[in-house]
Amino acid sequence: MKENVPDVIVHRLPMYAHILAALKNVGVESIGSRELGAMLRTTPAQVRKDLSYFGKFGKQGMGYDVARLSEELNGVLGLGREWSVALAGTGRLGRALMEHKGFLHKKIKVVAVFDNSPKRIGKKLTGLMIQDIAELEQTVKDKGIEIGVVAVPPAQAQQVIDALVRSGIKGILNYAPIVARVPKNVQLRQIIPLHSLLSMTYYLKSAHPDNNTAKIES
Amino acid sequence: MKENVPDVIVHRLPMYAHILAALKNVGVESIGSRELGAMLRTTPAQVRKDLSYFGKFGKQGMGYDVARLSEELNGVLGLGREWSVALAGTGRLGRALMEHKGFLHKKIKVVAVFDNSPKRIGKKLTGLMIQDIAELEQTVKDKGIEIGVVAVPPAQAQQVIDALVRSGIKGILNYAPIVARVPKNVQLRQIIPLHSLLSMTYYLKSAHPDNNTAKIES
DNA sequence: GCCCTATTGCGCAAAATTTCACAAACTAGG
DNA sequence: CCTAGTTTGTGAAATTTTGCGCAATAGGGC
Repeated sequence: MKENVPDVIVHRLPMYAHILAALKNVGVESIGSRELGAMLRTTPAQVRKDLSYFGKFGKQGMGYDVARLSEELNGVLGLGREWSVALAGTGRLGRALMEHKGFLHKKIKVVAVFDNSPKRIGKKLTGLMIQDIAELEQTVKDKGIEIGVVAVPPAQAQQVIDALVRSGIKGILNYAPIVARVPKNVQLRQIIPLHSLLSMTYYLKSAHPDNNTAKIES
Repeated sequence: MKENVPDVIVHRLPMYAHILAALKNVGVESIGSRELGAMLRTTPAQVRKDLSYFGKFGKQGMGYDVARLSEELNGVLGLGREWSVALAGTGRLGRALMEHKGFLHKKIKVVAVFDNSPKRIGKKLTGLMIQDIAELEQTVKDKGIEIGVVAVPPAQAQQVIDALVRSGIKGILNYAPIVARVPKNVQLRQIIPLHSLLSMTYYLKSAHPDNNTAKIES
């Protein structure tokens, strides 16, 4: 509904959509901002404020219709249509991604995979023929692929990203631990688990040993 | 050296440390907040403010000594000592993690791996014997392991996380796309690449050639 | 030793984000 | 139809985070 939705909110949307899809699957029909907030470890106020950027989905006294809200959010996230993806790199990581269910989504289809190793080119990976990475630029253009996933070694990552950019890609999900350069009009997301680990050790370093009563908070 | 460092800043630290290590490796001796900011896609002011939380590392007129700052940040991040890690799940994802260089770090060692599949238990993975996941709790306690990495299917993830928590783990890196429950005194980090993709499609859906900003995240 | 230039560290202002709190709106029950 | 009991959507306040601007200070040239 509103324009200029803050980035923080956009980054929270997939979580909302995710939870709502799960609730829908288990047959929950309606949910309030309080319960939704509890599931997402946030406050009811934030849930309502976040959702209000995109419309008025709730009913006073009743909460939100799960199926409806799930649909709406999918729409907001661009899942009203399919997105085609190119994967660069079919090493351990690339293969794990292709075969990992959590990575896939009905609306997000990997339609081409590339590698530079002669050992792998020509082989098949989950039904797709692995192409020479030299063909990446042309194939992405020809097929109108909009998203690139980079799972190549760090040393080659920027080069592959440059090729994707030249081919007119709109978004890149990069698993290589480098600070990639892309033009302003290309969306970039970095996946660097090591950074998550290090932000943990920061806190663990100085955490005083609580009496570790292994209690689950509610 | 201030207390109560905001979380946002802690989450940016690994990026600083990462870049500085890279600069040190290629022999750069000194760097200014402007250049460092440019590399990290942020402003000189933010670089200086961020670093100032932990001490006065720069010299007016000269910038920062790369080797010194790199060391200091490593210390801040808790890399002054080793951390031992337990991996749960040795499917595609778990094996990819173990064999993926980017995931490893001199100071972060995986010392035990677990799975529930009889096919895998007893086999070796990068030199470690895969143990029955039933032994997880005891082994983590015995070895004093502080960090757990969860790479099991979503349906089993919470259960494994509960076991880790009972064993007194301090931090969990979770790859399963669920909203995990942990006590407040356990650090939790979620790695859900699909969410990064969906926050991309949000912007791509309505992409004006101009209104997008590249985002860096970890 | 002193001046000139560059760049930090930091107080303060601005902007962004979260939280509060309440009128409006909806259902259920009689 | 009316009342009681909820819960939303949203201005406004509070808090957090970012950015500005400049005094302070380090090094180099002379």
